[in-house]
Amino acid sequence: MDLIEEFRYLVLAIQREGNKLFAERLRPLGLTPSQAEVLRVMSGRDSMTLSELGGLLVCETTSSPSRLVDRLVAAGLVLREVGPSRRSVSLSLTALGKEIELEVKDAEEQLYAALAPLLDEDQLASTVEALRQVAGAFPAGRALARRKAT
Amino acid sequence: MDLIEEFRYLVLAIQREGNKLFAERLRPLGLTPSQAEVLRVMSGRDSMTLSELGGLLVCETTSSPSRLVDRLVAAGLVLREVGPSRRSVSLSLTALGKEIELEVKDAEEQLYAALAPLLDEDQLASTVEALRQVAGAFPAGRALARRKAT
DNA sequence: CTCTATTAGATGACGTATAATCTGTTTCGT
DNA sequence: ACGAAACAGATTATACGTCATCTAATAGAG
Repeated sequence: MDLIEEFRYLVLAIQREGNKLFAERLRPLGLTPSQAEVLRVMSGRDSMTLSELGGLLVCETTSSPSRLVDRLVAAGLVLREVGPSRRSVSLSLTALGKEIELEVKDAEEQLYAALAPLLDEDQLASTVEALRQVAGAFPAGRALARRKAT
Repeated sequence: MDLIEEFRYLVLAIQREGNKLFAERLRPLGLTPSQAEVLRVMSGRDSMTLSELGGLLVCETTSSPSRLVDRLVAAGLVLREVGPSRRSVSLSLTALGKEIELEVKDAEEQLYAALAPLLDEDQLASTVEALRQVAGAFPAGRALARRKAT
């Protein structure tokens, strides 16, 4: 098996298993990992449009994340209002949304605490560096860079 | 942003974008990346049960991949027969399935050729080593190890 | 041999991912 | 001001992934 083929499958395996671990920790909150990403991205910003949000998400990279947001609105975590220009939408976290976001942050930290022992610091640093190089070639990677910038 | 948090999102971004690239190349074949993985795993084995197949897949880690296989059967790429013990299923590639598998292999190689320039050899080797360590802690990673063994 | 526990696989339900198409708004060239 | 193109978002359709539950078959304990 080719090294780069193995790379691809390792990335897939780690993504899946990490997601599963995270989903378990989120279950008590009634949230999925994608929904959690939305809350985390929205925290600390007072309002944004659907396409701004889309530009910062790594999950759901196509078009606008309408449906993802729909469920958060239905759950009372996000407020959706017509924006200044009537064709755009203004999204913000509700009070409940802000509370839950803190618990999401907590669940994330638990996940990271579970993953951290698997790599020593040097390995992690050089691996992240390499992955950044790969991701930088693609839109989703740039979404991540945008997120770090703000 | 934490290094390990960035690690998680990089893995997600790379998985998504790699999948998208692969999906584009598979579209002319009428296959999805998951279906392609099934064909690749089945090639070179004359027959296997659903749960054996499940144990070698990195996508679809839960239960048995009945539905994934359903579509391949419907497309005439996989033959599904009742196995020796009537409750088990024997799966094998049809002649058409074997042909298409070759084209899948080709599409994969094109994908790898597109990804290869993004990392130099040393980086790739040490990154794969690190990812192996992480994946080894989980079932999906072990599926991969099983696959390399055979 | 019988009954129970395990097992292989199928199925229903839910929420993503993704592409494609549609609708209504704004913007801009003329 | 008018009409076309660009744009924000919604919607439809298909195929995953995941969990939970169901059915039927086999293996084992007694």
